[in-house]
Amino acid sequence: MDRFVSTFTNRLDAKGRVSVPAPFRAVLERQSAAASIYCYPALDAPALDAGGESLAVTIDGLLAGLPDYSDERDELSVALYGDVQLLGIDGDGRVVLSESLRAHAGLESQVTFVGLGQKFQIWAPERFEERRRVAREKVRETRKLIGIGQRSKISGTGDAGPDDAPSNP
Amino acid sequence: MDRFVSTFTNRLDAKGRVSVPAPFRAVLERQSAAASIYCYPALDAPALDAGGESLAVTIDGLLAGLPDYSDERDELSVALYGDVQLLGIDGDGRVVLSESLRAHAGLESQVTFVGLGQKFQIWAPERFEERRRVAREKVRETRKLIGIGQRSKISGTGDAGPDDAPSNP
DNA sequence: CATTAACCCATGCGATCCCATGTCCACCCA
DNA sequence: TGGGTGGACATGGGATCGCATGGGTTAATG
Repeated sequence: MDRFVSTFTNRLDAKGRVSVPAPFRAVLERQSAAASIYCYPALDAPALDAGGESLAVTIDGLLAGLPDYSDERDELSVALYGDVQLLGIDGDGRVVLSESLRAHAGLESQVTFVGLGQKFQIWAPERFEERRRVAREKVRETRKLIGIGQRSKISGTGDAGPDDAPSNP
Repeated sequence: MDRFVSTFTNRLDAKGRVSVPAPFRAVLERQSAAASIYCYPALDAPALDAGGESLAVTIDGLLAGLPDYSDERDELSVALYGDVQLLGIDGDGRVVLSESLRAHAGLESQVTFVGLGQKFQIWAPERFEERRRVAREKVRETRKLIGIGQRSKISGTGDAGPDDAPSNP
């Protein structure tokens, strides 16, 4: 599939290296032979946004909508491209997260990769857990509006089961 | 007949593997040659929602309506893509259910596949039985209300009467 | 010369593949 | 009609491969 799906938690070693989940790597490689990752601090969350070629293209597309040499375009360019780092994937499928990136996301010994379709995010596991809770709650609220989950009107057993911890699938 | 229908109960082995019912497999294969299952914890039931390519397309469609880089989109993405796991079907028609998925649905030694048309669900047999029992009862109750005229429990004792009470905690 | 980044190798665990067994059902043939 | 036979499917176990991870060695950098 050409989308980033699912979440994976990997270990960040003493050198600042972390393995990119193999399924994500596969997606990246399909986008471009020289698989590398465009990575930048998320604008409004303690996390990192990341993606491959297609993400860069999307950003280009956003900017293309604005007139050349406009203030908006300049600002947006800086906001989107200014902090981007191009991370190279080594022979073992790992990347090095720079100090500044680690700081923004508050990464310690473990990092969680979260698939978001066209891009993915990198979180500290604890922080992501909170984020996930909020996101799920929001979906429960909006679900009726968009009509996914077509839950029968007959309520289930009522128990929602134990909420899973952030870990590898 | 590209629909998931009927229910099947199969065994979950020590490795976390379970055979996908052959009829379901057939539907999946018709949707995409590389038959794999998109699976995620149901939002309000101790069960797993699952489907094939067409389910993924549905998700894409939902997100396509939202602008790039909007908060709504990010939130939905997390809940929809982040929780989804892509299960590969092996040569023998089996999938591996990860620990987190098993936990959410409370799966032990057996799992029940429940066809729901476009998608299907995976339940622990006892829990599904319970859900089905409640469903039947609700229907019966509704019939009574319609047929006899409301036999309300708003009466003084607050007791539900001779009928066995729904075991919903 | 010290420090950091890129490369290579080793290892253990889990996932994936492959084969073997058992069971049920449809079909065939005497 | 009844016994035999083959196929589809579920299931169990062993073998193998890939992936994540840790450590060490060499090449760039200031």
